[in-house]
Amino acid sequence: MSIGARHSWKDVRNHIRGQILDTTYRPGDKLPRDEDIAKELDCARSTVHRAMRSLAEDGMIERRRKGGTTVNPDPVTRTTLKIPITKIEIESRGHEYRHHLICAEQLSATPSIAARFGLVEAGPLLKIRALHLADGRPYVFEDRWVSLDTVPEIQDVDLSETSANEWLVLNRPYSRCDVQIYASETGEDEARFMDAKRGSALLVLERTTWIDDAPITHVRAVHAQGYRIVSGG
Amino acid sequence: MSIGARHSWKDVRNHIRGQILDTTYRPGDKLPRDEDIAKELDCARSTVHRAMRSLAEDGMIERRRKGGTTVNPDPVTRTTLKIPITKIEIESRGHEYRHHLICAEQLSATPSIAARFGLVEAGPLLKIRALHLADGRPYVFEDRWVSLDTVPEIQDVDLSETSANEWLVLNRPYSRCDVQIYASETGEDEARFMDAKRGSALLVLERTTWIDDAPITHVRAVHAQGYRIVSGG
DNA sequence: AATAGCATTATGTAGCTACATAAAAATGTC
DNA sequence: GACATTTTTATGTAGCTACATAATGCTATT
Repeated sequence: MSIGARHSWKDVRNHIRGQILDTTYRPGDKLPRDEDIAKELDCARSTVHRAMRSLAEDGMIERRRKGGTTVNPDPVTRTTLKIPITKIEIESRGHEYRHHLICAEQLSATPSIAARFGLVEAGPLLKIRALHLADGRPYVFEDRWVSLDTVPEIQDVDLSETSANEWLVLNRPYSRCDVQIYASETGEDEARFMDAKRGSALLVLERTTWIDDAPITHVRAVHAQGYRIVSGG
Repeated sequence: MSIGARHSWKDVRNHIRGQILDTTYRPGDKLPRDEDIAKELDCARSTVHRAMRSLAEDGMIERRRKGGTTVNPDPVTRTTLKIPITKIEIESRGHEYRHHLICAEQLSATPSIAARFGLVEAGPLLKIRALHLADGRPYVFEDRWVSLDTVPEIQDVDLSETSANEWLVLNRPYSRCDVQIYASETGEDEARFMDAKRGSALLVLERTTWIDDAPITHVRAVHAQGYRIVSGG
């Protein structure tokens, strides 16, 4: 099935993607080794490799050393969400940003937070509650725990001036980030802080970040009514 | 600032990421050309290129031919969401899947749907309402429009047997997917179909997909109470 | 038959050359 | 000075070699 001059890795990717979509290879099937595909399409193995890596990133195939390449048995839609710093998000929408620190206190970890961090026992934590305001109206209410073992410097930050959100994103790289998204009815706290009537539906975004295996922070960010996460892929 | 034996592209990536995070390079700044970085770190340009591509995919830097590499002026957290086929999601949680077609009828496009598709006027559409059940309980209620210009074959599919969700994901590749996520109070329809009490908070996922510039489908998927999107990245 | 160790092998990475491409910068023309 | 054209240049891709790494599966040993 040699196609003559087939050069670009994108062509190779499209060719293989086409074969998966037209069921030449079905979910769970094993693809030929890169080298054989390269020979068949008359290109270098590195070109096939580049194409394969792209397909793997899209979740269409799975690759394992020695194990070879298989078509992902459960096709999924992958989309990348961009989670901006709240301050920048608000300002880019043309609103005036303000930030209000509700409380910040040092506590020892509860079992539930330790579990979120994947640890049996977590060290001392800074618990922060804060409100982000857009043109003076509540925009996001955040409930945050920061690991003081991993990020001791945050104790020197004036959190009423710079939000923990902003400081952490700018100063603490993470190697892993877990996200959960769900809808929540307005509870007592949210009703109080967010000016929302009880019972209305709010979008909640929970994030936990680690650097290597050390936990950095866990946030529960409750967004104002009508908030939408938008991802253009 | 030569570091001796610095080999892996991951090391190079971490090194540059570190420089961005410790404000050696600030948002908006221009990084040196790949070749100079390679010389400085004593590695090949291809290794720097590999590292740079990874950072660009993470959204940390922006690269332009001839323009060079700049640190992204607005740092964002990127995370990839996996949206599975509902049937597979339910079955992988150990529940029995069932699907119930509520209605499927051919309609002409409303202005709002045409706008979603990015068109002035969309062609004929198939409007589908369906319910996905897990162990007999409502799991997702979907409200879908399918472009019959782009996907005429769907008219021959028995949608009470195979859900449009499943058929489309398996048979229609897309080149672009927009996603919106928000929380919604239970409305009249949802209360009826989802067995949810009015006023409770439900998570809604809206997806629009295109192949090239041709619209495929737009869905509004209302998820049962307590549903969470989970992304482990 | 179970297990530990070793050989095999498919993908992953590092390094190199050469050329393609896009966009900025410099140059020429009116 | 304004605009079109050419040059320059930084990133992008294709191809090659060599070696690294991780699984698999075979083999020897108990």
